[in-house]
Amino acid sequence: MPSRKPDATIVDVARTAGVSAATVSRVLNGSGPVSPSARGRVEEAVRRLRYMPNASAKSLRHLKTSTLAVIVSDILVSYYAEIIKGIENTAGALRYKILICDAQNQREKEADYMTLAMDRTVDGIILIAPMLGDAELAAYADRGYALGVIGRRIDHPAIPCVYTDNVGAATEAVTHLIAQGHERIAFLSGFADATDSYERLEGYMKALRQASLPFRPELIDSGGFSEPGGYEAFLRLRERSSAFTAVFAANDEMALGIYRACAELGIPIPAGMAVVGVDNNRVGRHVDPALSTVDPPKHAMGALLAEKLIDQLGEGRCPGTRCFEVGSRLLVRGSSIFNNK
Amino acid sequence: MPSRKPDATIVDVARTAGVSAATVSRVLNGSGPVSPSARGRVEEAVRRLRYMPNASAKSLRHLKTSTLAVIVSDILVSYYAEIIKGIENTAGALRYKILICDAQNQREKEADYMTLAMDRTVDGIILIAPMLGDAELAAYADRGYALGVIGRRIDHPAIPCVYTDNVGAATEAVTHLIAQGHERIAFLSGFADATDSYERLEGYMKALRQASLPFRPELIDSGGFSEPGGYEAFLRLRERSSAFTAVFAANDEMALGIYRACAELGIPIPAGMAVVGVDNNRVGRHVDPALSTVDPPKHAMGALLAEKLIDQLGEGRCPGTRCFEVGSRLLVRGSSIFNNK
DNA sequence: AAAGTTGTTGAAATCGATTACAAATTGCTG
DNA sequence: CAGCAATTTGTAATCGATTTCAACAACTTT
Repeated sequence: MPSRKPDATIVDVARTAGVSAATVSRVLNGSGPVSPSARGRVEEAVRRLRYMPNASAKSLRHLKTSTLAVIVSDILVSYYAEIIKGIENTAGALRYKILICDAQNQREKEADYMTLAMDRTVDGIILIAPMLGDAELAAYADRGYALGVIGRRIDHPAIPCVYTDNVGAATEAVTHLIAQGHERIAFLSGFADATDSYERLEGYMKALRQASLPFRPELIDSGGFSEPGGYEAFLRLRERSSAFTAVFAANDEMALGIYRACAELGIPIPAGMAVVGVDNNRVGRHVDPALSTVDPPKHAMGALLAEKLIDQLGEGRCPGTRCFEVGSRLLVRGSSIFNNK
Repeated sequence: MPSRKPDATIVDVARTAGVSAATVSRVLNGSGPVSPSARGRVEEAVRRLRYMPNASAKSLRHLKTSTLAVIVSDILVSYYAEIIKGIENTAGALRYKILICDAQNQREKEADYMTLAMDRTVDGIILIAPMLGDAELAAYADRGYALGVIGRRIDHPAIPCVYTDNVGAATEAVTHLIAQGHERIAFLSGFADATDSYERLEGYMKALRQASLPFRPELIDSGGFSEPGGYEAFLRLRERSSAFTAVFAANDEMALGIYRACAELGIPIPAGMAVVGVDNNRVGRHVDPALSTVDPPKHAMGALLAEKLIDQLGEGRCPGTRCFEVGSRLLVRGSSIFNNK
């Protein structure tokens, strides 16, 4: 027995309905006048044969695939997964499909996936927190490929981007800790060279300056954005100085590492140590005490960029505003407020 | 200025190299003899024009797209995301792309995505823990569409499937708790009607029977596979009976809900309450104490099914074994062992 | 020098759907 | 009933790459 019977084509439908392929196409797309009688017979034939137009043929004819690629460094990171959900929702509503590409934290893989635009597998590419540099991305855009970036600002007239106000958010978080009476506040960066880390550090310093508090370099360390990294960085911090009473961590995963370290050292949160993270990770809401955190509008960021990029595909060029800096809310929860018993 | 210069086509390359399109194709695919001189000129032209064959045209010609769709009920569930990673790795190695579809827990969306096979956007579909019933899936397969299922057994000669030995794994987990001296062990199911929940309950009962322990219905509750659900279910259980000393939760999220409830009630884990979950969620390794859990080979499950389905696409029918029941390891960690301090 | 190899090459058909254009049909007016 | 307009329909070209087949060139062999 053969593998499968081939699908019905538009010619099969035409033959069954006793008309030409052109008429079938007109019925299906409403692209021209068709007599009621012919329309009826075509519709009947389509039903009988369960006909669906071949997507590859449509793509070839229109020179567009109605598909976007989304390149992400690790699909397991829930922060990215939520952005993807936002993209998927909007893209789906606009009849676009999305091809997900997990670059597994390898810059080379990320670059490989760019070929999806070049061989026209996709109409455009969305990069989430790309590893490729600005110059490389600009080069792709200059060659006429549509791409958009989530997570950092890009200054290229054809590349729409959406990113968060890291400085402002960090300033708000640290100012909140200061308002709670903390004067020695540690900062846990992710990777020392990541834009996100850098900007959050900037916000941290800005908040200290505004409150006329001194900047103490011994209260700064890095935890690689991971839970174990946060755990170890906290232990290092404590070794250097036991005088601080609060920590602002550049993401929630590291903040959870701090929770574990505090549990082991018998330091109560928030009484002995206040903690604030960034990301609004799902887990943070359910630990005890609940983790205060900066909540970036992940879903909205994905949705916004998808809409922009798809618009651009239609218009031929990037319409209206191209760069969007979105604000984040500070969610104050149990890990940073004193007044709970 | 226009949107973008159109890509070079095979005809452009042919003209530039002073040969016919057929020769260009032969050079690119090694599908026929080409003189060294012609080959050289073609390669040069390809480089100069940065030519890449149009994917849609290739798909149309070969009547295959080298793309699989993966339909999942929620991409945020890390359990599913890890399976997807396994699929992506294997598929990528076999030169297949994957289209990710998030059905958002809606059965109707899941059914909608099946059209991707019918309009030949994809060559085959992988469903992870599908909501669609066996009969519906069988109907698609009967109509000649290639599909595979991860998460439950399907008895259809053309549908490969990979699933875990839920009964065995649950039996092992509960037997482990019994070995630790527990006699009254609660069970938290996910949804009462989910296959996974049902089979894990079966394993729970089997372990009790083997140890000649009585089955107590008041020690059974459901938490909808979520953290808050687990939290609330635990509180309900405690209200009904405070005599149990251990809980086996049908997944780690619910187990984390139990952690929170125990923290609030001042019950120490594992001394006052032993906990074992299922999934080997990333978070479980970092909570205190670390969560004992059943670890299904998520990555391998995805990889295995992807390979099977792609094989089937080549062969025309499902070759060799079609159903794979994979075993899970029990990871014993701090939440279920007494001997720590 | 005629016949037969071997090795290269291009013209044309094909995949399935869309669309510009021309042809055919119908209805209406003078 | 001739002539024109309006409506409906089909033919053929097109999108870009692949592949069959026949043609051609450059040889060797007799």
